[in-house]
Amino acid sequence: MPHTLRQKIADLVINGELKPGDRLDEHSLADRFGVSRTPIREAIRQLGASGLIEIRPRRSAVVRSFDRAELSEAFEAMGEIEALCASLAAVRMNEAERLKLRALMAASQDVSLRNDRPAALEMDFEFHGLLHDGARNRMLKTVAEETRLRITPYSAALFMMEGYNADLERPHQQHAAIADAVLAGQGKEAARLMREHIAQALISLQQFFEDTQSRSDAPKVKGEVR
Amino acid sequence: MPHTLRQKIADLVINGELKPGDRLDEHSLADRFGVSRTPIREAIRQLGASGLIEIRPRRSAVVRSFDRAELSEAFEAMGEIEALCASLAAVRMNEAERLKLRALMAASQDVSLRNDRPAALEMDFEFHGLLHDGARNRMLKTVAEETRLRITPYSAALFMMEGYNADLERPHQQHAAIADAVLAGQGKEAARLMREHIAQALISLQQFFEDTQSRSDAPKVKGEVR
DNA sequence: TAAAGAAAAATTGCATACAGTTTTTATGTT
DNA sequence: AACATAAAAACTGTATGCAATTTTTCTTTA
Repeated sequence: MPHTLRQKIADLVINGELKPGDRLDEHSLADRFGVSRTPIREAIRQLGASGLIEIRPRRSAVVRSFDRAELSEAFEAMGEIEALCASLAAVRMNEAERLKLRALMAASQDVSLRNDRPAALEMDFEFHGLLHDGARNRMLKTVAEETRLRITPYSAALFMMEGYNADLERPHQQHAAIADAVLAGQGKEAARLMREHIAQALISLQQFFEDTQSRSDAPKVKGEVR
Repeated sequence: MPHTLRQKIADLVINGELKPGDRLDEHSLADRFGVSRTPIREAIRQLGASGLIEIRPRRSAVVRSFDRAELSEAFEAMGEIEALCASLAAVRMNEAERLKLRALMAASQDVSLRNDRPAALEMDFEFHGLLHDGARNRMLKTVAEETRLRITPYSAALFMMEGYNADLERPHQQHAAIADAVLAGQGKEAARLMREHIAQALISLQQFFEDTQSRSDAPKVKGEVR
């Protein structure tokens, strides 16, 4: 998989080097990746269309930021989309995929006990990816992944911030319950648990931002949550 | 609303001048819109990211085409997304929006009786747009509109082809039933009717393609349905 | 010291040019 | 006439340059 320029720039956002509100300077990016501004601009436009960054005429593109209301709307939408994936996956996943899911849950338990946050983030990604594939619907998979991509900076924060989401146990248990329902072919129940899981994630995130923002010393990092 | 280049090119697809599988020649488009290739390329990349067209390295971009399976997956996904919009709109629309919906349904009945297909296509667009707004969720609205955009060439065909979807009465009646449920605040029922409505649309579309493709004289227009 | 305005620097938007591929047309062979 | 091959044309990918706009810095004034 030869990392495209588009992916390289997206990675800057995904790994947190660029945060919501940060500007994307075409010249710096061009220097950094050893190309001219032309392909950089094309990549930025693509990321703009996928909603990861915001394009403003005549002004630098910035990493997209969500205010409180938008964040809660995004999570509501994502909750429903992921719930749909889960309910379809419960009925449509094949044996190989079910085996993979079981293996992932075992590995994930291990990781959550060791409190390995980067690994947990990775497994969260894989867990949802398995359900996106298991739903056997390419359009739905595209939609689900785009939605996740858009809120990437926020969901990553959720996993990485020590103290919030104090241990990784609860999200892991939620995943485990969802996996059980999926493997048992109980679509309705899987969907219900998924909605709950995503709703919980939003609450943790809101909690986190409330705490970090109310500290008046914090220099109100631009773009965090407006 | 100063039509952007991106919108101008999208319009070529939406109004049917460019069909699925057709190539987008950068030079011709540049000449046509009186600009250089640079902004054309940027617009094409954006449309590629939104999924209306397909970008192939070193080869011309083409209007995206769906095979049978992809089309049915797209409609399944769209059905669920639209159903979600409808069920939320039933609970969240305000009085002004409900009035607009009632007005639209009256106008739509008129149009369907006169068998005015272009107008019916327009009203279909507005009907779903009202529900997207009524759901009070910007992320969901974005997702719903992107999904609709992707299958635009196919849903437009559905409305325009005489003989198929023989009269406009049935889709109008379906819209009316959905609107009634929404206005009565019955989200579950609105969702159910919406799913049915979209499923019907897929069936009509498949019917249409089956008939047009089985005629062996038809030169197998590239990109229609593979 | 703070605010307002002007000058300088930085940055985006777009046209153009050219190298490298792909596509089309022309040519030759069985 | 059909197929394979070669030459020509067309097209995409990217670098570069310049005009227009935005952002930053510097200067002036209250």
